[in-house]
Amino acid sequence: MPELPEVETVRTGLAPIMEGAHIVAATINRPNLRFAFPARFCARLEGAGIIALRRRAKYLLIELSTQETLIAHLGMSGRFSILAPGGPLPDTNPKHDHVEWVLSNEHKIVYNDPRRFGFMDLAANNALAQNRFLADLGPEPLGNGFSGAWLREAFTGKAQSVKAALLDQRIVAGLGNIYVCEALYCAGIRPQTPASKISKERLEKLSNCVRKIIATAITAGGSTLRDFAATDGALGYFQHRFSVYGREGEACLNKECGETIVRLVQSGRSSFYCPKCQH
DNA sequence: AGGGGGACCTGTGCGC
DNA sequence: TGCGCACAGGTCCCCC
Repeated sequence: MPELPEVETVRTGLAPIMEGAHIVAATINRPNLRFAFPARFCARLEGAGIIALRRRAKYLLIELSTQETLIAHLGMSGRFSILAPGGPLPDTNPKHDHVEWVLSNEHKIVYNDPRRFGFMDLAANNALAQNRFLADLGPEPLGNGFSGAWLREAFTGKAQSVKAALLDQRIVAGLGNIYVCEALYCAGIRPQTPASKISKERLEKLSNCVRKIIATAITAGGSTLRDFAATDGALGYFQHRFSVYGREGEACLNKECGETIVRLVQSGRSSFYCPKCQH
């Protein structure tokens, strides 16, 4: 489910409820998600004040008053819900509720994750950059470090396909399968193209497309979040129209094109592209 | 050392 | 209706 824009949507949904509150009680309903919870996980959270919610790539970062930061990744199917006192319950299956936090403002935060590909960690604030999940991440797509010039440097000598290279979190942090497909359509580049064989001009265009796609998706998530949260408190899902992702066999959206969107499998994952508009 | 493929999980939707 | 299979928005880790 979550790529960078979805995690950002979750962050903006949780922040007004969580920031400034304390964690009164923390519960885990199993010893692990994808990985084991860190030692004394609940004890280290209980009593902590929540200073700020941030995001790095697809990671949600919750800065605590204890000089530690909680690092959370939603994997493929992770969802956070806000339960207001007397409010509606989330539509997620409660048997996959793995983590629960009761806040000082009487709201409850529940983490639900059927596939358990998500994970959580705790790191000292002054060692956050060295955390094993965060240390090797590349630039944020909307940050200053990401540009056509950066892609050129990162792609030099890469025999890998541009699809695989853009999914590499060390090259650009936060893109997933959907937005890579969308960005490559925007840039008119086929996903199979070896990364090193793309011209400077096209890499400039590609970097602009990545920024545009991500920025647009964040805006869409932010605008529909309130409606969704109002009904059941679950954050992170939103309907977003994609140009190629999931559109195999449908018409290319470029009116003058007339071609049909194709799906191919690259290293076990689906890529969608227009064979006429992308080369 | 870079890169491909398997492993980790459950749920859903489809064809037979 | 039931069964088996393919597939799902991610990441780590092993092996070549």
